[in-house]
Amino acid sequence: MSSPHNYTIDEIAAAAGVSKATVSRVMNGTAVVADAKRKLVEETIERLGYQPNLNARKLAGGVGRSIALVLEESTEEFFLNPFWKSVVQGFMDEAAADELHPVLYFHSTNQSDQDLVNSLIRGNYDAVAIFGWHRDIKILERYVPKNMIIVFGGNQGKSDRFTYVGVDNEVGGELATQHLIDQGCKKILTITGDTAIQAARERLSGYERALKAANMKLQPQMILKGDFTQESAEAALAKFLKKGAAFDGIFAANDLMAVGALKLLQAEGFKVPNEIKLIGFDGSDIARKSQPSISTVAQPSYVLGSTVAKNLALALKREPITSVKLDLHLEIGSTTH
Amino acid sequence: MSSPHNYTIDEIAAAAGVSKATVSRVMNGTAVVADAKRKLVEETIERLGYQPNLNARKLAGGVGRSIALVLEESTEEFFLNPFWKSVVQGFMDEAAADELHPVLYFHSTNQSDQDLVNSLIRGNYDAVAIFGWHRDIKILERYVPKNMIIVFGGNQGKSDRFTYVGVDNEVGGELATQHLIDQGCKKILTITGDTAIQAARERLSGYERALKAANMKLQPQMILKGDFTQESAEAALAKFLKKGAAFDGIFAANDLMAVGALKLLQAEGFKVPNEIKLIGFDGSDIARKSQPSISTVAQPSYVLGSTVAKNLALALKREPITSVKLDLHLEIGSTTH
DNA sequence: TTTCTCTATGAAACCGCTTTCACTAGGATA
DNA sequence: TATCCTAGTGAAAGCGGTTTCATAGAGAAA
Repeated sequence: MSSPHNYTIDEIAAAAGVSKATVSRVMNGTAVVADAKRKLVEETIERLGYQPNLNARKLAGGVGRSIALVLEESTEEFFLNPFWKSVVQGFMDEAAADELHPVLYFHSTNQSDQDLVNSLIRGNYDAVAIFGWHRDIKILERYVPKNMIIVFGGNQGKSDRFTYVGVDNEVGGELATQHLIDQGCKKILTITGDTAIQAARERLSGYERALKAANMKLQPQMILKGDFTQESAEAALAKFLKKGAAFDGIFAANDLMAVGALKLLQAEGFKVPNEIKLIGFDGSDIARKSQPSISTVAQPSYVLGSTVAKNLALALKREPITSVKLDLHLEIGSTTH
Repeated sequence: MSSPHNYTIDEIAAAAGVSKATVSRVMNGTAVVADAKRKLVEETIERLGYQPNLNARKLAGGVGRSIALVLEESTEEFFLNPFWKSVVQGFMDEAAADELHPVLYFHSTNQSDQDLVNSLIRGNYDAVAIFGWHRDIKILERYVPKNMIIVFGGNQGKSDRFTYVGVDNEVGGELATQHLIDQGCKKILTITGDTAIQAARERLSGYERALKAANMKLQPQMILKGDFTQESAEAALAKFLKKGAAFDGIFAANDLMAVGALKLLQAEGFKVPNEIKLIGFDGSDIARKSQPSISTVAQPSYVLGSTVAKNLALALKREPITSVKLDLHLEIGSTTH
């Protein structure tokens, strides 16, 4: 009704009978203000429902509390891959706990990097988390203002500008493959993720390392190329099956592809896990809820999200943060024993 | 490497040998600038990779291009309900086409309204779309600055401040119920959504109107209270089944609840659609992919999202916008014939 | 040629906040 | 009592844009 009036700091100052400097100090706690005046100011702010203008605040060099979770992923993929659900929840919960204002930003791969930098980094957000970034990190180092806070979700190469929160994908790949070996598999396939992505390469290395450690020979034709989608896994495996080569174990580089593989195996009449054992990667709901449930290397996806948010919060408080690798663990379902 | 320098409008002006007023005019096209100078300025901007500071721009009264899609929904629900997927995609696609910078903002129902207003409206976004809002619209009218652009997704009561893009839920409810009647149903149940939400009430009205039009009597015990979740539908229906009352048709106020109902019916040994016919509301993937596929009143969810984004884009260009009701249509699956 | 319009442009005010800097007054120190 | 701190405060200078306003100069009208 009454078109809401936006009070300014000057009006608050006038109403409380102090200078705007004092009001600012009270709001930000940046300097000592006499008790009586502090109370008076706080009361005035409360009474008038004053909300400082964020643009003015940031322009003047103050810090805000808005953060963004950037997903380098199409919305299509985002909804398909249950991994994101936990990440987002972890992120949002932690951000709320730290009284930050988080938003989700989709930066699809066909947008330019400049786009990202422009809309996120120049002005709108005080800190951003980036997940799924697999382009050259130098791009960001070049364009991003030095005071900008960025934390990556997922492993990134060394950078002295940015930190990340990730997992040890190679250890994970090894864990998965070793588990198959332990269960008696002799001829183990792997379906890789998009090898443009570092995580995919690392998981593959883990696979190779486990085979080597077990003195099993590494055969190129046992490495099937997927791209983290269910279809890619089905296609790759179908192609392999046509060759009629023998195998008794599959390590899929994520759960979605494991589901694809499982479906195809069942359709083709293979007995899982009796004839073929199968393990995925992510520890997502779809692995757990699949019939039969799929063994998987569980990523602490919720914790991944929340840790990233926590680090942003710390960084905003000017506390130092460092890169972290979270632990992975096996989650044994019905496809490996 | 070279810590990126953020050029200011002054530096650009100096480099081009013009005043900052001219640079501003070139960027915004707000006044005529001589061709030679315009070219020179554009070139300088390009060459130096200048990006205007958004905070300064907005503070000075300029308009930005950042918009937010606010979901009054927990992230949990968000991922569960496939309706959101299409809405978000439509919104993002259209926003990209209009060169806007969209983000997703979750405003869970346990946050205060002030929170929403503060973080979204004071400064950060130039226009926002709000979906799932079912609190008093007056709250927003009171706090939101008058120049703020808001478009609601889903029907809102009359407001001369805000517009919405919705569907005619009552017609939809009528359509669904009428379809059941056409298929020969005599005793039709409905499972309502959370009646705190206007859409739920309207769909219920549609149900009532269809019965009345067919001279069928309206029985209170045939109206089961759900809250749009799958569990709520199962619970409500289970309770009803215990009574042993006869029925031959169910109109669930959304697809998720229809799925819940279907599962329970199948588990209890009812034949769908032979003994019981079932129809949902939303036209979502889960209805389509369900076994058997569920008949539904299709909401144009993608178009809903894109239309809202389009309206925001128009409003940002100072073009007038009005509320819209999009068309609904029946999508007949295997649960009604 | 002289006067009158415009058109293109720059100077300066302003948006609302933070922060530096200078200053006052009261308490501690000598 | 005279001097020195120190805590508390306000005035004013930015932050980087947009927009108003005044003006110079070119072309049209007289």
